[in-house]
Amino acid sequence: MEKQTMSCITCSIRHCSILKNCRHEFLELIDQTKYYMKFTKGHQLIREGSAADGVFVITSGVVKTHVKGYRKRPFILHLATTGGLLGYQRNEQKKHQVSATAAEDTHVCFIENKEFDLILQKNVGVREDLTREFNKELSKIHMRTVRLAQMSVREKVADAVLLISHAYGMNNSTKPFTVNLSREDIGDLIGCTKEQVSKNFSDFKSEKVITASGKQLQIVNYKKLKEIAGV
Amino acid sequence: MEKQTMSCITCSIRHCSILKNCRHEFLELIDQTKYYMKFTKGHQLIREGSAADGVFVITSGVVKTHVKGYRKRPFILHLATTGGLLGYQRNEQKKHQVSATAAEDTHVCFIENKEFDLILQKNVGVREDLTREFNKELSKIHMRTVRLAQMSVREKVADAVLLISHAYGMNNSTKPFTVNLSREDIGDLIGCTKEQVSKNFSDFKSEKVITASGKQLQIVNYKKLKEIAGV
DNA sequence: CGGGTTATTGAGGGGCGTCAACAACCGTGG
DNA sequence: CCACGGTTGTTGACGCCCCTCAATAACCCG
Repeated sequence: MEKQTMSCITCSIRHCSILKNCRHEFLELIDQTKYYMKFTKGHQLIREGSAADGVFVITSGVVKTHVKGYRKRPFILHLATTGGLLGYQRNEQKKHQVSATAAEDTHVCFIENKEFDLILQKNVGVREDLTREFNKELSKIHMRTVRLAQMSVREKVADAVLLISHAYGMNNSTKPFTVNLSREDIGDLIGCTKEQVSKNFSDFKSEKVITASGKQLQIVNYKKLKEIAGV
Repeated sequence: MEKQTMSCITCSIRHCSILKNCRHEFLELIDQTKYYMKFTKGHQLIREGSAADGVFVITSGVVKTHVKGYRKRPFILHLATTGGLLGYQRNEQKKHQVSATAAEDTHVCFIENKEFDLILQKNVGVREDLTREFNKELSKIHMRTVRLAQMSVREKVADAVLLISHAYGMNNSTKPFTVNLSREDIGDLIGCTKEQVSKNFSDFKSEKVITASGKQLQIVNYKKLKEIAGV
């Protein structure tokens, strides 16, 4: 954990983060008080049930947000990435509701509650953006819920591959990319077993939709993959 | 659709609605501008994709919120009830994201955007409550997502029965109550077929957990039902 | 190189979706 | 009042999907 040297004002992700409409003077406040932190993959940023002292803004990397699910089995709710806000979802006792773990090496800025609350109070724009953000997130999780409830495992695996490719910034690129998610992680993303993920990956390979070996994943045929996922 | 005669200030649900922290002067504004409406069961209050002109506060009844899901199959996201807010979830184009249909005869107050936005702007308390509300809703849908993704159909049916009994205000009461939801609706609540709902109801009956005939539903053994649902 | 984790593949069986037949219930009109 | 057609609920047969378990292979780290 170290103080950030770079300024918020010149930060490359400023315009895709929750602070895009933050007034200049408050960005300077954050500059002075924030912590710039690095988490190597596998490290947990947030633990479900712990006290929420502030929020994280992801400047680079991929973070999986997850909860202890049914019969203690983990479930991955979301893959957050550059510009994403973590740790704002809390219960009445100001405890985190959702865990967050770095899926890739990740850089974040940590803003303490005191400053973040002040900004929300004094910046209508940021507040509105946050509400919009909640609205969007609600819609997304709704759609995800429906898909999880209604689709077959094959369809869900295809969906997960698309979700992952999106989180890893491959917009429809057919280039191979490295994913540090185990088959079990992918299963926990859709509520199925690691074996089913493996089997469906094999199927997709023989159908020439993807190639995959080890951590390398490549989507060869987006059109077909989307067809399988019913998108 | 008719003007409300009763005042917001003396409204019985005022303290359990989103307006519990609304300042007096603004309640009077709503009083003058709101519409009091009645919807008989089966009638649709909100249609997914339509323009969002305002919000609804449920004063009595039960409303199912639903979306067109995977391959056009409906999915019921939530059973909203007295005090609930409907229609605030919108996309960038101010279109409703979620449909709402009365599951029972329902009374609502309709507040137009202009007034509701003004209240949000001028009442810190209401704004904070709304954020809290979003937070809570997000948590709830997260938990629901996990359960839908990880549980078996038997478990999900048990869960649905508990969800319904909660929506119908039976807190752990073993009295019979009338539910105007078809078996198919219940299936759409958890993403399974009506036949599976029927079969599991039969199982629960022979296990002496519930009794059900027609629209009448009765939870005989909450403890066992909760065990089945893994709560 | 070896031990531990992770991935792949197969066998087996049960859960659940599909289809179909039938029963029960409903509002309508004779 | 019954008759009736339409909707909804119940139950069973059937077959596939997917979970579980297990064996083997591939990978990764010291």
